[in-house]
Amino acid sequence: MRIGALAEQLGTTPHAIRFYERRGLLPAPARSDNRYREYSEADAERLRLLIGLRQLDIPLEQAAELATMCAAGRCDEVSDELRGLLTTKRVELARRVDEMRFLDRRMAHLAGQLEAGGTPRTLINLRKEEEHAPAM
Amino acid sequence: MRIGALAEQLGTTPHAIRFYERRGLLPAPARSDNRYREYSEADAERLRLLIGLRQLDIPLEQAAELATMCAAGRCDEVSDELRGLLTTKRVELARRVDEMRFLDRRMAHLAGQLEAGGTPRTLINLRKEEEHAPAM
DNA sequence: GCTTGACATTCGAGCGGCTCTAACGTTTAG
DNA sequence: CTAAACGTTAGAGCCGCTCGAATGTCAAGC
Repeated sequence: MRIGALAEQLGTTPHAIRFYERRGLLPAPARSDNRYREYSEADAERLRLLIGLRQLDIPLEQAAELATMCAAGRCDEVSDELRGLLTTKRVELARRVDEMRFLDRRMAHLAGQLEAGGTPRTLINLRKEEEHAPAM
Repeated sequence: MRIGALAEQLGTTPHAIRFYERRGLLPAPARSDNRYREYSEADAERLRLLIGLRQLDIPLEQAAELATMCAAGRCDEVSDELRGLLTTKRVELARRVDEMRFLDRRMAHLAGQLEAGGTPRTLINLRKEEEHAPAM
């Protein structure tokens, strides 16, 4: 699998993936004769984990460390510090989900105001130029 | 109310608040004789809105624009572009909340492995039958 | 063959949004 | 009166991408 396909599958960009590689978060993948990167399913798996950890706002370096140990089956060697980090981040995540629920209510209110006082009868066209196919 | 108290109330930092002010997102607040910033409830309200919009990942500049119009009661003058932005961001938010739920399962699994002292089970074998949209 | 277009490569610069430091002034509790 | 806790400024630094330029590779169509 090449970088573009991988990026799309994981909802990121080729640039970002190369950036992870440069930073040493991702092992250098195999290359085909044309020097294109060729990603294995294992590579994809690691990147998937990394992205998950990043979504918890775990810094790149520590995400890499965590991913590496666990992939090597050496979870028992993960430092207490890192364990703690994961735990606090998970707690934070839960809090954030709650916050977002609240936020959405406020934004719904705001959006309501916009619609009410807004464009007379011509309702806002939601997908105007933006055409994001979530395929869900 | 001074900057520290405001920051704490809104879960941010004095630095960030001053940064917003420098960038023109926040009007320069009143100053007391000692040149300390004194925030009114209106100031706090605006900042609260701004922070909400930022949590939707709406760029600073556009968040400011939106906040300004709405505060001035000129919601009807908000551009369609901005309306659309708010809407797409709200949709994105909903998606993200779902993603986070899924993410949390994966991270719970990972955390479980860590706690188990490294029982080498395969990473992230969580099925992604995580597709019901629970009410927010 | 040639051309066009989508995809890949490298390197490096640029950017958004904070975050922190330094050097300093003010307020308040003991 | 002193020490801490808070405030002020200007500016540098940082993280995590993001983008651009110059170039290479490959498939499809004329």
